[in-house]
Amino acid sequence: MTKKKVGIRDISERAGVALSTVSHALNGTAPISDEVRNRVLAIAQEMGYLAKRQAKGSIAALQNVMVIVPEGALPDSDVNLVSWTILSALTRDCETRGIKVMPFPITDDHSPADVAAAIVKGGIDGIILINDDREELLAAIGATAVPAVLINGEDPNMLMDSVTPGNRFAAMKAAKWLVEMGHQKILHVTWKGRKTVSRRLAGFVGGCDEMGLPEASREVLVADGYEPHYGEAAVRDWLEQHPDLDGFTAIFCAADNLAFGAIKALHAHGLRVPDDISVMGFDGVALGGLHAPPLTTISVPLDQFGAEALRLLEQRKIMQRDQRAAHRLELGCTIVERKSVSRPKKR
Amino acid sequence: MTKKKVGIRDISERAGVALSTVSHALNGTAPISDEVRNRVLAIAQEMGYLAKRQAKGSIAALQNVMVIVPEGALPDSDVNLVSWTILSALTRDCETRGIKVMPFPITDDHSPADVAAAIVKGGIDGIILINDDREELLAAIGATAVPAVLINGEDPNMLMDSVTPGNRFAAMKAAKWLVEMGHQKILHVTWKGRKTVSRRLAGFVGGCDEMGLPEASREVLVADGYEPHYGEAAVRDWLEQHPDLDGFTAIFCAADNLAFGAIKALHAHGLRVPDDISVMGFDGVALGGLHAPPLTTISVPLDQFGAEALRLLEQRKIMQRDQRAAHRLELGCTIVERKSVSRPKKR
DNA sequence: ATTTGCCATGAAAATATTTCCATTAATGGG
DNA sequence: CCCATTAATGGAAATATTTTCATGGCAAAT
Repeated sequence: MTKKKVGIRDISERAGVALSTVSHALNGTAPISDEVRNRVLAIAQEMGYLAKRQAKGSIAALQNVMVIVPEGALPDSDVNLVSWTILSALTRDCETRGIKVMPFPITDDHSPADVAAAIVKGGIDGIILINDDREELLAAIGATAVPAVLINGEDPNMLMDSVTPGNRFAAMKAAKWLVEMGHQKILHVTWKGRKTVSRRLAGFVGGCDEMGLPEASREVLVADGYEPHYGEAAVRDWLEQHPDLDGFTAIFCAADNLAFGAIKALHAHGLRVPDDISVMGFDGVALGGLHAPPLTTISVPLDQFGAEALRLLEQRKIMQRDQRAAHRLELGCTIVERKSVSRPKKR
Repeated sequence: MTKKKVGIRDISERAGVALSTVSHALNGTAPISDEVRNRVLAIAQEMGYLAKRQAKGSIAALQNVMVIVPEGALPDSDVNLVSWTILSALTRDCETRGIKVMPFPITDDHSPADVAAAIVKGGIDGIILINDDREELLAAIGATAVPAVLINGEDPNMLMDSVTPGNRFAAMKAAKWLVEMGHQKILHVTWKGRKTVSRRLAGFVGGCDEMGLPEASREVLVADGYEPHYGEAAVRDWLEQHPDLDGFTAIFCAADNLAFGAIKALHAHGLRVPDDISVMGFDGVALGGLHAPPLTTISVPLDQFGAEALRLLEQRKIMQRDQRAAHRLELGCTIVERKSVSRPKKR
């Protein structure tokens, strides 16, 4: 732990002004010339003093947070990279801030009431729910009156705060980008079951519409789940119907996992990616860069989710319950260009 | 100004513990019994110490913010209550925090370039954009590299942070609520032009679907604008087609203003609200309570938008630009039951 | 040229907060 | 039953930050 504690004094030295001047500049308690203020502010930010201040603002209102994750997402399972990525960043954040994490891996045979009971019993003062937004569960947790945040899920009743990727806009951006790149017929591979994924579908459709792509030029393929083999199976079946691709030049998958499966199916069919057809993913999970070919995808800032969730939890703790509207935060995603998407070849 | 400055000392006295104990409890720097910590925390929060801490964290990183508002929304115009409400809360927040506000009423003949020029020239360190999300404008502002937040608008490219009502979910909730109340045929009055309003439409449709309301049992009426007289005109026309309401028992308007107009048209047609037909609004503008009948509506926490926007601005100032994903914040809305909606009368 | 007054800054005093022990009480192993 | 250990807390020293007030410079007014 590099715990060099920066203080207002360090800044004053570095900026060549008096201690009090820095204080004045920072708090606006005296007229300070723009020149000096900017210098001080810049240095303060550079030295991380502003961030430290910010951090100190959030006192240890949080002692124990319970993290509820669907069982498959735990580190020892390799299936769900997304949950895993979120979770590991979250635990890191909690550690640095001295917050105790009580994991609660949830299985299908836990009734929401069980969860609620565990919460009340455990001296928990915050709940973070990852990737599980079944309505009864949300209702049960909402009823406990313990501050809670839902990560990567949808709570239509806005009973609690939530943090999700900007699914709709990101998918929209991807669709538009593919069209701009020259793709005229696009297949979207998705699956049913998560509400958040339907937002990606909505974005895809919206983006196509906005670019004037006729309905005949897009197709939505629904896989039976989000694991790679479902994507593989779905695309394999699709290829049987469209052995010559029928003009489709790009596949946009609603998850990296599906994209991996899709590519496998394409390869098995003797097609090259991206030369014969482009494939784009969604999630930006670490593995994508190591894949062959490296996967072009939408990168979701998964590592920021935990921190934002903690912030929301704190805020809610500081404000008394009903003075604060439910917050639903969407984080922007960016396109990561790697090698699995190219302009369509002229035929 | 009641400037009773609460400190850690006041808390210690009130809690009957030592100064240092409070510090330990707050910072987690020593093991403190749950009993004491909770007491301290509760008192700290009650006395507003936590909030003060929080507030101090956000130093005067912001000096001058430019607030860009479409011209019609300025206080001297009485048309757009929503913008006005947001704006007045925002200026109040800025005042208490000693932030200088530079209003920039924007008209149609301002090119985005003009705005950008004004920003660069003015020594502005933050921009708040209210109710105006034209793409060129967003692009121009994004290019200035000055932190900016969009209030009550949509930025599909996520170039900047934004704060909006949870339009989709709120409208969905309203639709479901109306159906649960017994309404079987619902008319939705909206208008085109603002992207955010289409979210309300999407929510309405989604909510109806979820409740199993067949498509024939809902109708969407598009007015030519959001001012009351447009709503009035639209409903008047509609009433000509459906002089006996054809079984419609509720009108859900995408804005309070439209609802006011709708009610006027209904009254003119000799119908009573809510006895003959229920009317629901959206916005929760202050006037609604004084209307005859008092308008049942969806209350948007308009007064919180400004504060959230300022927070986002600060955060962005503290973090260097690209380490932080774009934040899109939706605030939850609540149904305010007044007198313009009732269960449909049996006929 | 002198005065007035204000702006920007710094020195030092006043406050606020954290940190470093010391103390006490409870716990448990021998 | 004693001693070692640890959890909780307080007292006081050490730090950090804010506030008060003095001062030099500079520009406008006299």
